[in-house]
Amino acid sequence: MRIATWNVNSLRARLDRTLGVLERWDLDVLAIQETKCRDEQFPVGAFQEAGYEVAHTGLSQWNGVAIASRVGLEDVATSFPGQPGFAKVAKADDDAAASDALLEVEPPVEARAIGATCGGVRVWSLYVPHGRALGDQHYEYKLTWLRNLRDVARNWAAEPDAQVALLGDWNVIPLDTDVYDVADFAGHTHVSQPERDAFAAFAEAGYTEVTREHVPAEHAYTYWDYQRLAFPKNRGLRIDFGWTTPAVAERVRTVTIDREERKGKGASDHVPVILELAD
DNA sequence: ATGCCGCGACTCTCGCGA
Repeated sequence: MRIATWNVNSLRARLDRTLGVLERWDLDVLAIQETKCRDEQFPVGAFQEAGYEVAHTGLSQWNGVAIASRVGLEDVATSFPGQPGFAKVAKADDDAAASDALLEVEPPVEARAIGATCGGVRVWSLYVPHGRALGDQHYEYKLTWLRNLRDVARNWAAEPDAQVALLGDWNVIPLDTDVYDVADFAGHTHVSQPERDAFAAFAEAGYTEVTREHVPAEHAYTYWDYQRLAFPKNRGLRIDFGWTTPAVAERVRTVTIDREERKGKGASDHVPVILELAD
């Protein structure tokens, strides 16, 4: 079985490239992030014509995650238990906005996680919050989001033979060698110790990050910014990963970062990461 | 060539992203 994860940065703008990736890699399952569309805008028909079932959650032009599968798509969950929501909290000196915020009991849960059972594997497509800036409300949201996911993922891994794969855009740079120049990120998100700790905590929950296990090379990037010729200069980041339970990890034969997909007109800023699993 | 940011929308500018 071949499973991949890819942040497409707008599915509608990259539908042809997405269908091309499915065909080129002969994928059984694709976990998609940043579809940037609502459910009713999702091009379901194009996936069906290609032989895939699809599950999607998208609430607005932001976020949006999906799973496409040709090996079954069962027990779809459009969020994980305990997934926190996000809404900017108004400053105390803004009376009108502050009273509005008080009326909002629970901030809305964003479309950043979808799970489905595909060919016996519980697959999650995850788009971890960016964080925006150290100390920002969004940064605290990011840490809570990761902690809550880790807590529930520990339960999913309780059965010794549980087959769970947490795939996606983690928005964390775990190692200094996962970025072209870590000094450029000093004081910014993605490299802070709390973020790195929150990422590494999945190991304590019984998971293995299989993409590094199979692609241990330094500076093996999965993302290059659109700006400042980042790709031609190979100034990238490694932020797309797959944490799996042992029963999945032992099945992984190869992992490939599809660097070619970043080339040419109309590329996403992320590239697919493909996992080949033994039957 | 891999080339100077791209996408979506309450579009003619802004929010968001890493």
